[in-house]
Amino acid sequence: MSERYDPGAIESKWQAIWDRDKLHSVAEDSDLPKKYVLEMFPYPSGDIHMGHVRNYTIGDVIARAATMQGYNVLHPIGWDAFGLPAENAAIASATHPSTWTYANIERQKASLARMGFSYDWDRTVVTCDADYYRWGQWIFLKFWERGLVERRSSPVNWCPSCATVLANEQVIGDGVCWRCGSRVEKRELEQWYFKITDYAQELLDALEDLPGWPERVKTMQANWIGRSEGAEVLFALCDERGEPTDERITVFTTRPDTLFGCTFFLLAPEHPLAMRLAGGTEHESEVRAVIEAAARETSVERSLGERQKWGAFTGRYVVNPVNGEKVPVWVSDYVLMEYGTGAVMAVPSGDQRDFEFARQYGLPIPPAVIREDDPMLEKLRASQERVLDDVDWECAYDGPGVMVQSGRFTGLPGGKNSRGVSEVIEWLAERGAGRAAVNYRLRDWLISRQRYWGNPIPAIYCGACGLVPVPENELPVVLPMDVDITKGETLADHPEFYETTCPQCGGPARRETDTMDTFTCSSWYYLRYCDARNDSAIWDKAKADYWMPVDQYIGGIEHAILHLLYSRFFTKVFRDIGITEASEPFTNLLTQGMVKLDGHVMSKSRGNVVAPEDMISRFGADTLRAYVLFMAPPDKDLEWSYEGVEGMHRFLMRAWRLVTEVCAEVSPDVPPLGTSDAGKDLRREVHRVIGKVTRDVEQFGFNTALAALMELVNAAYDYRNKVGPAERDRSTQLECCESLVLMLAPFVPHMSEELWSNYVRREGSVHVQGWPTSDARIAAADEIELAVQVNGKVRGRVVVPAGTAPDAIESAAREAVNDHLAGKEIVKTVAVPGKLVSFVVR
RNA sequence: GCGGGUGUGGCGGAAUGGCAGACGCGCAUGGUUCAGGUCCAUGUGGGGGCAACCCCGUGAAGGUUCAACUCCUUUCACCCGCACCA
Repeated sequence: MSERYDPGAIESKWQAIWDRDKLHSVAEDSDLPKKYVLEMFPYPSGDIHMGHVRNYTIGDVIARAATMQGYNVLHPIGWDAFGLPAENAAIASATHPSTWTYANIERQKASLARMGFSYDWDRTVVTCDADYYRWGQWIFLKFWERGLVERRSSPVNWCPSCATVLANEQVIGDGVCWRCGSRVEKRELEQWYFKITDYAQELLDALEDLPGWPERVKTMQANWIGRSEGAEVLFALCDERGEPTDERITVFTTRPDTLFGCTFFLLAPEHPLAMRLAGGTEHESEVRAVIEAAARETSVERSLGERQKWGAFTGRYVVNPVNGEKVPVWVSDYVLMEYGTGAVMAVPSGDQRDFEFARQYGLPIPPAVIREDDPMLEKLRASQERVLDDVDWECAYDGPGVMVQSGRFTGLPGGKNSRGVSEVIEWLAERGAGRAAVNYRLRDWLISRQRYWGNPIPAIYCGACGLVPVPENELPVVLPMDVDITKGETLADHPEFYETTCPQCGGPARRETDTMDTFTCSSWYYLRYCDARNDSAIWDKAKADYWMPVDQYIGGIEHAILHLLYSRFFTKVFRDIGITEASEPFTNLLTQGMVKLDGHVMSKSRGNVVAPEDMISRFGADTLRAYVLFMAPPDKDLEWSYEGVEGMHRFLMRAWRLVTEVCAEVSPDVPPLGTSDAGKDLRREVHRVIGKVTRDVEQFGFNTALAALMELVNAAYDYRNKVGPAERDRSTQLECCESLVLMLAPFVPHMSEELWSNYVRREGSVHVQGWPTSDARIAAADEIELAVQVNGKVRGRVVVPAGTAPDAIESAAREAVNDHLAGKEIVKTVAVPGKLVSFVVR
């Protein structure tokens, strides 16, 4: 009677019906509590891969389960469609980036539909559509109004292969381009920046308000922001004759308590002062050599491993404000222009790098902060002379200790965040020679790109007025389609694009021809989903406030800094502009693990990919979905196994057969619900599994939830093997099948729908049913098995009726381990209700 | 160097401090089948014993506890992020 499980037929049938009925469209007018479930949107770089399948399946289970549990669920999808891969593909295949991009979007859309994901397709956004990117330009203008946009010249990361600049966050690993892996070079260029550093402190502090984020991601962001507390100290520059001038050079230090140990002063090779000081002197050639060598090297090579430090004396001195000492100014390649002020005070006794430099060039190493138990302490106390060097020192000491040879501060505790630090700062501040300061590693976000396939920056250069924003009512600045990327063209090759008039004075002007970093497009798409079709505003605030923040975000760990930091920044600016109430975009974050084959991440270049489409064709989308959920917890890497896929397919067929057989059995003279022992056992198992699966889904334990469903199917077969067809309790079996199908629904939506609609209930969609509830009274066992331990080892077990008095349990337990108690004295008895009884004997 | 994470059978993986190895894969035996596959049943951490049972076992070494994969200390290996950051 029952039909074979045929995923191919079932899946396409239900996909068409769900689509026709708009089963997954949502509105903001529900009485139900909202839940916004979001997966990171794909880049349309070809077919979807297993990483997408895993990411979107996890999100789909969360979204579908939430719907059944009574939430109004927003679950949208879109495409992150601007970017270099489209240009590269266009060059390779002699097409236009838009042709390639939209074709891929259609292919991916079809694959996602085949997977049966519950998206509200009416909200789809594609970032290269003008009705999306115009709002990206609008955001740019708003940022500009708020002083968060800057155009300035500074050393930037240049990818020679991509022929564009990159943000700091896009330089990864050993200093390579995040996208193509080429070595990144340093260039001095004028570029557009978003001033994310204005939000550095809040981006750091607010991490504490994100308990739903993995610790790992928060730590990575905190490290990236890299807050250091310390002081700015002003050193007076001396003239050629060594006489102090009014010019001050500022350094940042975390250790002002070591100022008395400063014996030289360092400038980064890029520091403008370097050549100014040494130029035209006997030191010029040596200083120039250091500067030129540093310029030849990439910043990567400069920071690689243990390398010899190299420097040159400029011939000039600066005055140490705490003791008036003149210390020589050197230029060295271990000082970075991009951190702090590009100038540092060197304390060789307290900093290993300075120590090495001092040893190399024979500069003095006077102790400033030493260990309290350092034998040198006594010697220094006794000595009237300043100890300038101690040959015993093997390396610098940067731990906590006591300040020595430090004038009025001598004897104070020193070290990071010590009293010595705060007292020195206070002293400096009183004399205008310094102040407390905080320094961040985070740099401003360089957002301009010298590429065609991106969102045009809405700015105009006017000879008379300077930089002028494109007026809001002239948006969008449309990206022209007639640019021939195969000839290496960019917007700068198209006068009809860039020739314009100044919005302010009406004179001839030139449009900006750079486009924005694609990460600007992906930093606000989750807000646009809230009101995706709005053509008069970026979104309706009420709608955004209804859905935001995203309750559950799911995506790869590779975005731990880039996308997630930028999105947090955007959301905070939006809040300050007043277009959202949300302060953080993503309340809970799940970073899913990678899908690997033979221990390696699947990749086209490695040639170890398993195509989702093949798997769908062979086993069906439901099998693939359940498989990727079952093989590992969502945040762990998943090792692909073809046998594992087959195993999951077997389970689905087994579940299918169970439900169809049970529903086909017609025996009206069935005993009432769960009266036989076997029937009671099955019913108990049903309710135990409901409880287990409910908890597991809540905690994203999809692998254990599926395991519990397997146990339920196994239990149902056990029952049917034990009880003859005539005696089988049809009500209990139906309750079992109904619960099973309801719980399977988020995992294997097509099969569940087919079983629900054509076998179990024959009415309504399974996906709009309520989630089953576990009845604790039914789930409770009437008999409990307890382990009995003697001195911590299990020596026996007892079965007692539920509710047996503790005394009776204990004596039964004693009986069960009689042999082990013989001749011994029971010193202690520990009873854990429902678990075990433990005797301690002597 | 700093920060984060992971170590459990042949494999993927389970275990609010309470019977380690759920569930699945693989494997073995038997059944169904003309046969292969499918499917069904049973077994499956290591060692010892005819056996009821006993000993060992969660990277390593200590500790706390009646009881430790789980908590504490030390340590090893691997993975990830940052890094001449002053």
